[in-house]
Amino acid sequence: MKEARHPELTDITLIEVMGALSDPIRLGLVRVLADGRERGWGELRAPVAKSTLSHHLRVLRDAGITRTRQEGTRCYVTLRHRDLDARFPGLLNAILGAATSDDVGGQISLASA
Amino acid sequence: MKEARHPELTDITLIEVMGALSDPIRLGLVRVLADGRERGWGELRAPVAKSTLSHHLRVLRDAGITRTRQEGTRCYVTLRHRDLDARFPGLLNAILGAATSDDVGGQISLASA
DNA sequence: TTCGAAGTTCGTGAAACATCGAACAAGGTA
DNA sequence: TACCTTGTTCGATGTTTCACGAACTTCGAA
Repeated sequence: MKEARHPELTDITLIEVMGALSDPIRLGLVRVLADGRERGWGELRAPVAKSTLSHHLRVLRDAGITRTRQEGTRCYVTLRHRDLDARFPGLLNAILGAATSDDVGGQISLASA
Repeated sequence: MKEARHPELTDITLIEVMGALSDPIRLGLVRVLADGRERGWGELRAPVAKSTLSHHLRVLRDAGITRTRQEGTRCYVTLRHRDLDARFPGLLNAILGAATSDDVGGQISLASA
């Protein structure tokens, strides 16, 4: 496992963010992370194969939406809420609000830890 | 030219809106329409073929983002700003703000009428 | 050192998408 | 009627995306 690349604040593009958030699974993941708490990779429950989940988390990471921290063989994911707000004020909250009202990605959850 | 289908307010989905707005050309078109004024199809200038522009306008229309009115052989396009606000409060403005600050779709313009 | 767990990467296939030019349909105009 | 303008649709092409299982890499535990 190589350490993942995270774009700088200034390298975050609107198009990439919009593209990343136009998928129900990814939007669901973001909703789960919306409380600001760091979550373990394995805690995330989505109705897709492990490799597919890895793919989606990569798209989010590459878009600058999440940050992945590695600790041993485990990964922990957080939402880059502050960064996104700095880059695109109000955008994330508007999207989260819309996603919540529509329950987009409601199938994504956390392990009943 | 058959009359275009426009989704009802309740049929507008966040995923479709996000998908439609994750393309620079479409986002540029929306920016051009953001002042609320109706624009003629032929007024819209984008660096793509006519058929491609037609395609993009269709995606926007199908997503419920724009409305196309037909008059004889011409079409006129407006942004469904009010509808979108009703459906997803604050979303369109947040996206428009972000798009403007990044000049996304800056290559789209209006004919120097 | 051997094993298992955690994620990533690879190879693949199916579907979606952006793009173009050509053909088309419908309405206006000569 | 014949022609032009306007915009849509069609068919083809190349790219991207999503999805899966299998193989791989790393690290920690036994």
